[in-house]
Amino acid sequence: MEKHTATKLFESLSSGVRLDIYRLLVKCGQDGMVAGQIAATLDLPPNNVSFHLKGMNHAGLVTVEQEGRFQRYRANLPQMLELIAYLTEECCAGHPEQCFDQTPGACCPEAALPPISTTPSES
Amino acid sequence: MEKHTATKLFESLSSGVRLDIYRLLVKCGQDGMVAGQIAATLDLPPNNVSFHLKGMNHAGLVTVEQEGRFQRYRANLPQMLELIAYLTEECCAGHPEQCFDQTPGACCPEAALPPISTTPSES
DNA sequence: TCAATACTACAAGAATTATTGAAATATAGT
DNA sequence: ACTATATTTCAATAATTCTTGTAGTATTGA
Repeated sequence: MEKHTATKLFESLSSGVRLDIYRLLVKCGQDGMVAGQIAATLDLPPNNVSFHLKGMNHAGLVTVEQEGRFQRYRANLPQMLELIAYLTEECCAGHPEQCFDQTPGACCPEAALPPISTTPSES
Repeated sequence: MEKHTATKLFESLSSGVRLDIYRLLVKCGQDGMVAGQIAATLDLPPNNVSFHLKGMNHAGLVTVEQEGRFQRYRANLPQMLELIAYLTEECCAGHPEQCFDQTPGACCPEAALPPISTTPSES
């Protein structure tokens, strides 16, 4: 996953409104919900919900499918799993459990070095 | 986890700079990194990194520990696990695997109902 | 005490984002 | 074709965020 994709996904979840929408869709799983139903459930103006859904869809956080005059939205769960994997893919070479060990250097031997040699000082 | 906590965490990851910082810290696990080392590694102005680290720490995404005149930052992995759990805690009653089933109504029986009865129309 | 280093705090600017209301588009049923 | 419903688009304002430069605080070592 590219960094830009990840930041867009996180940005989509950084608003209370969008987080509510997403969790509602996660709750509904493959059933999804249509836009008006989402707005009614969360007691929000439909145009505001539409605004956020558009952004979430663009980010890849949700998918949309037309059903007549309804737009059915679903949480994009596979994308979320990829996002989580991206977040931890370099974590202890793919074994994030080790990160909870207290052993220094277990995950990142380079970082166990003293925190020096960071000032090139070209003068 | 409260919604506000979750949105703050996601907001912390919605910037390319902060995402880079976090992934770097995840990579280093319990070893962590000191602020200056983070700035040097990512080739960013130290005050900008400090600005973002402060926000990330306030959000609970990272922890900080003083080491003499160094500030050592670490990714708050347990918090991230809680965040992921929060995102999926209502997903199919705690069994998100089911969300990938194509069976309608398996996760959210209520949503399988027709998308009507959303317009109270008080006139 | 003095100087150097590591980091943080503050202020100012541009840039982005959120919310609302009104209008527009598209589908369904008559 | 006409009306009602479902959703989106547009415009405008308010609010927030990002970045940089400068100054300040705290620790280390001579």
